[in-house]
Amino acid sequence: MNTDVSEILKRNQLSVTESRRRILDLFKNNNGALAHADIEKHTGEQFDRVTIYRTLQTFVEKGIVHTIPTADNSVLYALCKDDCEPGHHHDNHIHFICDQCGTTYCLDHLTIPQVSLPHGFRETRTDLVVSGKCDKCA
Amino acid sequence: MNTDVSEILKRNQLSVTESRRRILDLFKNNNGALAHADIEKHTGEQFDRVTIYRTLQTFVEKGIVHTIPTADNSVLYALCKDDCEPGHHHDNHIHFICDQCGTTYCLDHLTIPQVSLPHGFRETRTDLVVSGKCDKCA
DNA sequence: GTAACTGCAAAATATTTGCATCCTT
DNA sequence: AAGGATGCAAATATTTTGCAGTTAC
Repeated sequence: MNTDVSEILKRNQLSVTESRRRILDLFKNNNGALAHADIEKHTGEQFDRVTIYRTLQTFVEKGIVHTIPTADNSVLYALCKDDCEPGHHHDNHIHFICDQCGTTYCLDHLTIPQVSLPHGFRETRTDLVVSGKCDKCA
Repeated sequence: MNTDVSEILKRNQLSVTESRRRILDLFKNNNGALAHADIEKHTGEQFDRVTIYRTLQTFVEKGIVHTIPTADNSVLYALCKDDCEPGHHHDNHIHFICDQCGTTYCLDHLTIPQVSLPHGFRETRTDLVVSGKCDKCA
């Protein structure tokens, strides 16, 4: 599992450091999204706040994780699917955010329907975020 | 036009003050979304930053404007359609954000397709945000 | 006149940057 | 050994809160 995580880092030309392994592990063991604060908490404040910012930013740049736009404009991160590349994300799945427990689900199996835009508009990215109550909270 | 705006405020049990009229006017004359900074700029720094925060918050609570989740997690606000009520928004239209010029369009005529969620999940709000280049920038 | 709204000051949060030190390769 | 990554300090930026003065009704 750690190997797994290290692989991902190496594949992206990133040196394998503890913070990166730990944070990436978190995402792996969490089929959902994490906020900066979640990461701080789950790593037991082991890493500097700044390190987490920089790690997340690096991961986003490399296409390892992506941000999720939320209705309350908090910043969430989630693991990318395999077909993401640096600078080019393909996370066309739907995100579900539970208003009650705050958990964010990546609904990988649901794909975002094609949107027919007005003439002249070119799409590069589409986000579909559903809010409500999840099965545990409903 | 000002009457128009005042009407909306009265209908929502808000006293008609200059800041509220000016800010609501901005939205009326701008079929797009505005960020906090846009409002500051367009009102010529006439109003305190805090007043703008509070005005926007009030508008959101009353269902006059709604926030738009964006891929870069900046905070955007746009006018609600008529069928919005306090605490219950129905802005099921698609938003388009131009990466180039930064303009946000409310594509009112396009409605968000129904999403069939996993068993037990209940939807209360859905946001569909498309990013790319608008017709002017493409 | 009273309740609601605004502006100012300041606190609380969140994010970014510079730099010296430490770790990975 | 060299380059990159981290931690700390501090600079910025963003948002919230308290309170006194002002305005709308």
